[in-house]
Amino acid sequence: MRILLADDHDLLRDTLAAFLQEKGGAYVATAGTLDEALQCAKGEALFDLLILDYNMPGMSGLAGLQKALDAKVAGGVAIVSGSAPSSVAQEAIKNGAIGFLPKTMSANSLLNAVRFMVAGETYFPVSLIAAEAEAHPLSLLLTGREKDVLNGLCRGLSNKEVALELDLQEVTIKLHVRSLCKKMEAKNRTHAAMMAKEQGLF
Amino acid sequence: MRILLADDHDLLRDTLAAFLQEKGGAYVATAGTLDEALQCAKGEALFDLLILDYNMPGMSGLAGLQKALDAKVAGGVAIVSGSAPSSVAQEAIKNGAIGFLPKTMSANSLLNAVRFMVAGETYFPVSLIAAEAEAHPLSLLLTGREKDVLNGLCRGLSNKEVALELDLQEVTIKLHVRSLCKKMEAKNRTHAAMMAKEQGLF
DNA sequence: GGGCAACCTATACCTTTGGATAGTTTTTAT
DNA sequence: ATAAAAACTATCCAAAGGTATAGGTTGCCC
Repeated sequence: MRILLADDHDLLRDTLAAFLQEKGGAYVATAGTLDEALQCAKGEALFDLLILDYNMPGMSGLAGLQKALDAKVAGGVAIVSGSAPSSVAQEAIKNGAIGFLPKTMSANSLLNAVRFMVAGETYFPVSLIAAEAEAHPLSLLLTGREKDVLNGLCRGLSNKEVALELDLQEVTIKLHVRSLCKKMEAKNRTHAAMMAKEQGLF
Repeated sequence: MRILLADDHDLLRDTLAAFLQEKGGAYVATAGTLDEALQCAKGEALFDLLILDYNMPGMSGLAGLQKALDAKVAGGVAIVSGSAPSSVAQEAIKNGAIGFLPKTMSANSLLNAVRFMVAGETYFPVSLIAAEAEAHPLSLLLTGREKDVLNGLCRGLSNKEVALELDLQEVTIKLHVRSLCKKMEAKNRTHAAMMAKEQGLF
């Protein structure tokens, strides 16, 4: 197995690389940024797997994933993240990643997942599928429109601006703000926005 | 060296434990929560060092640190975190921790830091002191009072409530809100609160 | 077709914020 | 000692937000 591991957390990168080498018998190259990873791969033979940290210099969300896929430096690209919501995991798979690795998984599970992916399969953690339902109670609590409005609040927009964006009347936005605040038990728009942010929504 | 490592990220915990064992020749016990760690230490001889993840079930900020210190299960307690602002690191040291380990440090550096702490010294990463200046521009940009007020905004409080809490007049709060919004280039209180949250302040 | 929930609009009223201007006191730095 | 920055208070006005009440449309399930 030839693996290229890119993560800006040196500690995790070093220890994980050592683990994959010793317990997995893999050859592991490492990088601290996306560009460094792509650069490092140039002089090398094709890697079996490229593991990218979702939060890393150069990634800027899933744009970095696309960049890595275009560079064709590995048989497949997997995203690893400790904090990204499951929606990101799904998007990653949709955009061509062959796996998503939450940092909460055990080292042995990860090794198994890596072997699975190197064998040509796509790995998606069951934990995220199960968590999906209750991960963001807000997703279930709020109606579609309310989530649209809440999104606006999270960007600090005024009711008028949200109305313009959604092509609605300002009064309607007020209505939605009120009802979403009630549902979330928030004191006001600011409170609601903070709660949404805390829950990783948007 | 006898080390007790508590982190809910199984992946980091496993790999780091293996690293400290193999490269550092340490005996390492591990736990996934604070309570588990304290429990696990009961049947054991005194540890040289207890490493606690700042974001971990049971920690609830630095309250968990105090709990661990009171339990006297190790010669010293160190906090490890990947995201906590440097203010937390400073508070941790003030509250009795003998070290703060950012997850961005390399595995070898960490091993050195661990040895340093086991030898009875207190470790504080230079990177945080250097980064302090630009890590949270807000910390320098805003005055003390403005940060107090911003804190209130982040909890969704009204000007009146903040005034009550800080024992000031409502007009004064308005003044601070306006000036902090200007400095942060935020459109309004909600926007300012979101920006603060995004930068990990509070 | 009736019932229901989400969604949209409207009117009216009051509260909260935002913004400007002005002045005092305290703290900090040179 | 003096200047500068931070902090607090005050008034005034306009804009935005929060609350209540009422009614209309659409789409869906039974």
